[in-house]
Amino acid sequence: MAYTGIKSVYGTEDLLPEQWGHWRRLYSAARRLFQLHGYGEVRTPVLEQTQLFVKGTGENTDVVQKEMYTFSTGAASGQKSEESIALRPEGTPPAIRSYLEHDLHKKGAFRKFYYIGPMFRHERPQKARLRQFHQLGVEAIGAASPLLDAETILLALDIFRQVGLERSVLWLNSIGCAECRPPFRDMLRAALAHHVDQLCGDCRKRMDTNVLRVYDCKNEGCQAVIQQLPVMTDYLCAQCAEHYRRVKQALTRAGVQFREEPRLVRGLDYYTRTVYEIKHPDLGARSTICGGGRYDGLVELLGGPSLPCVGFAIGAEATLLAMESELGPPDETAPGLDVYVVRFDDEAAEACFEMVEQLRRAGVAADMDYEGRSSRAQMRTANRLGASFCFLIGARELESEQVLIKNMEDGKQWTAEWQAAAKEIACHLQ
RNA sequence: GUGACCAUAGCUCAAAUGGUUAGAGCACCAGACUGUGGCUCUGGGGGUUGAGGGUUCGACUCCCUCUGGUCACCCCA
Repeated sequence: MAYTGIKSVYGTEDLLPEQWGHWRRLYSAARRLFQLHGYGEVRTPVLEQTQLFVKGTGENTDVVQKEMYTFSTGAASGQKSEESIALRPEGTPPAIRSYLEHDLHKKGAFRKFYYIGPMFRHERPQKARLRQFHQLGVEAIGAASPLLDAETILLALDIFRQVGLERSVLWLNSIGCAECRPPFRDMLRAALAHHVDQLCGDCRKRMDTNVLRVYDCKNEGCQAVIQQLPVMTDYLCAQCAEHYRRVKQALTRAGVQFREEPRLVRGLDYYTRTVYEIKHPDLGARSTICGGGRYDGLVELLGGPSLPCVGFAIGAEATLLAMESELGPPDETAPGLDVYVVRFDDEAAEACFEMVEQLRRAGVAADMDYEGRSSRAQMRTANRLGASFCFLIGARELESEQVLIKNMEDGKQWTAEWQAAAKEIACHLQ
């Protein structure tokens, strides 16, 4: 409370060294599994041209209309032409852009990408939703096989299982394609028109902007209407229906439990056919820890050839909350110290410094006191840092050119020759 | 963008319907153990009660404004 200086920006947060436990676990499990499934990492800039998201994410989505951080280069940076730049609100358009910009479709169309990094959306922060948040995502570009949809789903579920989440559940749906969805949408709109008076204001707007989202409304009056409404899966074209059937079949064969949720829709414009969410029951209002699906029109929309595409994004912050709920708080692991070098007398400071360097050169994680604290205090620090050994150095050791070594676990002590001490302990630690 | 709620030590929380010097646990520091950690005991530092104003003899407590934050809505990972 005392701190009145400059604070972190609203909706952003720091991650301190002692808070990394679950993050590390999630990131390393994800990287291992991405690699195991044949996905290669693509790192794209945090900054993109605003147009990329206007076209890719969708001009009439809330993400683009009211949540995107944009600014204009120009006078300030002394450029001749101004361009509008955005902090990326999601990872899919940049990944596709990168794919196209490097002409990867000409080097054999099919590619599997993954990305990990911060995303930005200007909205009011709340649980599991920050203005700077982090996503881990994949994009499989260039194949329409339903088996590929299944692969991404299995991959996401694998990651959650690997990090210890056992209660996550998969919701699955198909929202059709450019052929079968528009007629269905019209039909839905017509059906809703009979019940306008029972709908909330939001839903009346949705009728014009994005009818399918009416399904998502939490208003009770709307829900009563919604339950009577027809459902996309009953009106899929033959190809989409077959595709959906094969996705489900592949999942079932893989032993995956899922919940068919015909009223599951997605907020971004580019989705086609398969859509899915993985939810965690402990999270409350925003329980989705992974959202994904197929977007067969996106590559073309961004100026590339007509290539189908499927992928997902895992929300890191939400997943971390789920992990805390299922696994408890992360271990506050110290940075793994092998040896703490303790100084008995001030005259030994330089010698201690030398020894620390010797240890580090021998590959031993070593540290010492720089605050001029008492030997007792240094020992306490060694203990708190979890050092396996202490090197104790004072006037006597300087005199005899030896080092007193203490095993911090059993308390046993012995002396070693100054020159050999670092190597001796390096062997000990192996 | 809309709404509700919260703000006391580094952390988690106390302080009866307004009443004297705002407390405790943990953490931190030190001593007991003058060249040795953990356990124990003893002591210590640390607060303009988020900021500003108001009501009152008297405000952590009531009222207003501001700031910061939390949760929910819209939307979304």
